[in-house]
Parts: sequence; C-alpha cells; structure tokens
Amino acid sequence: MACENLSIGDLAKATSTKVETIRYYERISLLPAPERTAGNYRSYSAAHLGRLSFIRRARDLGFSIEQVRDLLGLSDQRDRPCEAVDAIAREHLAEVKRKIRDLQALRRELDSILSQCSRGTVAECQIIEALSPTATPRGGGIRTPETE
Amino acid sequence: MACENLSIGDLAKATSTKVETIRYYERISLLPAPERTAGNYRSYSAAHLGRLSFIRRARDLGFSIEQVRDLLGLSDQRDRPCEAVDAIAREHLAEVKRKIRDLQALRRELDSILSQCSRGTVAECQIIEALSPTATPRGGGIRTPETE
DNA sequence: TGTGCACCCTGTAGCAACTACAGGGTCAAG
DNA sequence: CTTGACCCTGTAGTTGCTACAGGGTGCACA
Repeated sequence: MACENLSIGDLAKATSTKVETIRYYERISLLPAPERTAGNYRSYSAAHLGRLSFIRRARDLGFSIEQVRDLLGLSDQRDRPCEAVDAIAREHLAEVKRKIRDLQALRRELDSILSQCSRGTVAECQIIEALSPTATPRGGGIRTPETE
Repeated sequence: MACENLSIGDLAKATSTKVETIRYYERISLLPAPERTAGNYRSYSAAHLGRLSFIRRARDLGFSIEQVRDLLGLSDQRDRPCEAVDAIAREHLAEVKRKIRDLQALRRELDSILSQCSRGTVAECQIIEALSPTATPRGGGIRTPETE
C-alpha cells in the first residue's frame, strides 16, 4: 500500500495532464482520492499512475468521460466476458466514422465555395453569396437590421 | 419600415432554429434586437430573417460564432476586397481537413484494437490491454486504487 | 364573460471537459 | 528568514446552446 508517493505535479508530468485536470477527475470520481501528507498534499501511488494513464489514453482515443468510466468499471471485472467492452469500442468507432463522413461532406462544400472566389470586392464575393439565403436581393449585404 | 412582422416562433420555424437559440443570438449581439409589440413581443422583419438564415447556414458549415460574426461584419462592407472573407473560409477549411486527418488516424487505431478482440473474458481483452499503460502487471485490472 | 391554451417574456442553471483564476498554505534552498 | 516553487480550496469562465421556473399575452370557443 501507498508505494511511490507521487505529488500531484509529478503525476501530472508523468501523464502529460494538467494539475487542474487531475483534481477535476477526482472531483467527478473518475480517479479515486489519494491519501494526503501531513501538509495536506495529495500523495499518489503507482496504482493511481496506471489508472490515470488508462484514462488519458482512452480520452486521447476520443472516448467520452462516461465511456471511460464504463471501461474502467468493466476492466475491474476480470472474469466476465468482454462483450460490453467490445460494444463500447464499436459504438465509438461508429461515431468516429460518422464524424468523418460529415466532415468530408463539409470539406467538399467548403472546397467548392472557395473555388469560386474571384478575389473581387465583397459585393461580388461568392463565399458570402453561398452563405446567403435565397438570392441576395440586389441592394446589398445581409441586410443588417438596424434597431431604429 | 418594419416589414413582415414575424413573431419569434415564426422566425424559429422559418429558419429551423429554436426560439431559445434566437434569444441567445440576440443576447450575444449576433442578431440585432428587434422592435417590440405593445405586449412586449419581439417583432422581426425580413432583414432579420435574412441575417438569421445566413447565420444558420454558416453555423451548419461549421463556422464558429466568432467566425460568423466576422463574416457578417465583412459582408456589410460591400466595396472592400473580399480577401478577409476568403481567409476565414480557408482557415476553416484547413481546420476541417486537420480534423478529418485526426479522426482517420483514430479510426485506424480503433479498427486495429477491435480486430484483436477474441471475445474471451475481460482478463484477456485486447481492448483493455491496448488502453492500458506499459504491459499490465499480471494480477489484474487497471489497479483500482482503494482509498484505504 | 370566462377560461383554456398556445405562445411569449425574463432570468438562471445545466451540459462536456476542462481551464483559469483568487486567495491562501507548505516546504526546501540559500 | 525570506524567496520561490509548489500545493490547497472554491468559484467562474469557456462554446453553443438547451431547459427550466415563474410569470404575462392573445385569441378562439362556450
């Protein structure tokens, strides 16, 4: 018990996490509260280091906090089948694929809008035009409504 | 002036925006405050409709609120060159491309992690393994630190 | 005339996942 | 014995909304 004894700053450095983020994870019960020193400093063990590394890796892979919480809960039940783990990862993958598709559609649209820029004045700007509703009525602009 | 006279609900329907969102845009000065009726209801003109449509379209294309603000400001200066408009769109496109790259890397990683799932117990789960730090020490789990 | 309902108003709090203070305490070096 | 780096708590800010609570307005229908 209580091996290593890392300060919060040490743990932060070891896991490339900000000190505030570690305290935040503790507040939301993602990382268990460590013991304290006489001076009320947090004192972390190797177990904390492992758990925080897991959290960071999962977060880097885009898992949400709640997904990470579920994964951590599952990883503690070593002899249960890992279907639930698989399901979480699969769901996340599906979400990532969906985002990629959406962004690619977006990129195509932005590409096409940008390709039309003739570098004239704002009045002729195809980018503004593309963003505007049903054919900008001649006379100008987006029709800034003045609060008269 | 004050043509059309749409209620906030009408404007919401016309632009597929929630009423609360319209009020929010007014609060952050993205959409100018409209005139009020005798009963203190907001009364919108066609100009408001145009501007809100522009905002929605830009937001759908993933421009941030601040970018939309800039685009609106620029679109009012009809006789200035449209380089600044072009720059905003280009920057946004670069950002979108970056996100796509990141997500594709992520997808590859998730794909590879998932392909290793042998559907055994959590103890043998390659997904958990892949998320864990430097070779999980035999004995188990992510080493949940108990607050003893 | 009432009364019911859909709509509108303001103001505040909540979401994710942190980040950034303010205003203090602790600890080791010089 | 002071300086500076670190730590503590608690609260507020970020982005872009969304969701109430607790009221007021306006119009149709009986």
